[in-house]
Amino acid sequence: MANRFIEKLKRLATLSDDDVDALAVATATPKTVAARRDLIREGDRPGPVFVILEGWACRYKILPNGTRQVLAFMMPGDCCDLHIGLLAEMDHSIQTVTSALVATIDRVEMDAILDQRRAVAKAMYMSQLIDEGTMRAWITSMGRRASIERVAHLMCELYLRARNIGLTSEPQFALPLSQLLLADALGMTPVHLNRVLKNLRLSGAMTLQRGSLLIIDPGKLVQIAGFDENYLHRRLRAA
Amino acid sequence: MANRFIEKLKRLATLSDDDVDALAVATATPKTVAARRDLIREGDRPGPVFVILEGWACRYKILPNGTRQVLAFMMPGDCCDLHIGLLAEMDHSIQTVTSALVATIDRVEMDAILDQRRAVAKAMYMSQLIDEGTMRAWITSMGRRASIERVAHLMCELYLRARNIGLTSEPQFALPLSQLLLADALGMTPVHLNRVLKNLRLSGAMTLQRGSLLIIDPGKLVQIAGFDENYLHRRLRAA
DNA sequence: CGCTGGATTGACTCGGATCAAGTCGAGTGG
DNA sequence: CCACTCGACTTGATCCGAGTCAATCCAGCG
Repeated sequence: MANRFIEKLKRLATLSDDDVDALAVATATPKTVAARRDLIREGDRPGPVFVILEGWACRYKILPNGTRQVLAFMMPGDCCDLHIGLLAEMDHSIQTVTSALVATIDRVEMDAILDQRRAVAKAMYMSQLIDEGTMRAWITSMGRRASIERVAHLMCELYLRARNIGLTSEPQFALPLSQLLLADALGMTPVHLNRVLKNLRLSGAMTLQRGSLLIIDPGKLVQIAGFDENYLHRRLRAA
Repeated sequence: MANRFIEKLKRLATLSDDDVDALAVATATPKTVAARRDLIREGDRPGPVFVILEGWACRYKILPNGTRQVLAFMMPGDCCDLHIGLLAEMDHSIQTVTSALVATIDRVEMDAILDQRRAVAKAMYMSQLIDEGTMRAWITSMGRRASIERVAHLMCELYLRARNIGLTSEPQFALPLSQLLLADALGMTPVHLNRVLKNLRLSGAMTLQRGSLLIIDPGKLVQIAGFDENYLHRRLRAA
């Protein structure tokens, strides 16, 4: 199977064969990690950059009162901050959601790649900018969108991201996220999320069942969400 | 007056005299911008990197229904994304809050600095990582903190950031943010924010009046907020 | 087959939004 | 110097979306 990280970067910049080779070498020895394993925890000293090649992961924080906030979902091809090694300690944790194939790129190798391979560096920086845009979209959702809008918005985002990387081309795709996890990402209770999902099902926009998202009426879902995909930056800047 | 951008970067990495000179040249011709002026709008093609030398600004998004979500506050020394020029269009807007002194660094010059001045690049990347950590803290606040906790948390953050850059050393400092602006940042209504501020005043933790934040009982404020400053990454990584 | 963890539903409560009046303070101009 | 205005702040009354608590329900599985 193709390396999803490389595929993703190729979509963001024109990479030479050498660039691709270098990336292939850097991610040549990924490890399989079981579901629900922390890759790194808040407070840990950052180590290598993590790259998710297969499976799902999430960033999260635990609050003093024990509640959890999921900060981002990582799907195949996603990686964590490039310069993470500059910081003294992590301000959040990263955990696998499903079992996953995870490559690591140590700091020295990462710096060398960013230094010597301009096209790769460009693609990686774009990827990071898109992740930041996604965080801003999440802040906006949490702050100003009603719960049904928030849920619809996240589903639009996940669907588009999955489609971008070729995880699906159907209106249906595998979304192995429990309602509990989604609730922690959306800042609501699992009970309420369940009711919202029911509403979305009844409205004929989408259904999320048994780990599979089926978008029935894309127009309606987008309209409910007030979704504008510009923050995913799929249109690239002309050269 | 010292250049607050340079001062900030010096706190994040050891800069040579040459580095400082280069930064001074890059920010040598700042412009004064009146309060409430957009520096750039969502949908615009990104231009140069903005650096706030004096005054306050904010990032924000406007939703389809007309409401506004403030995404971040920028204070003296802060700048926007280094690689912003890679994207085709902005996913948010940036506006001055007060009248401000704003320098711009064009893309070519920025790339040259990042390329040739490793220490400066390091400091800038750290600064960007801290901004990302701040976004994650905001997501966490919006998702999982009650309104009084959220307000207290933001006040802790702004106070610490202001203190970091020497805007204040007193428990009191100038915070020229209207309740309306703060409400848009905190994802609540101005009416409710007003009541929360009253509660905080009555509880003896802090008062925010006439553009000035006075922290009366720091311990109590931190306790209300459940504030953990680790995300501001003030402890730097040992070399 | 019973166990277990997620999903679902109902009843009730409450935090924060909404709607609607003021109040206060800094300018502005007569 | 005072009336006028305008924007920001404050307060009260009421409503509703989402949380809480507590039962099930259900599918996968040892």
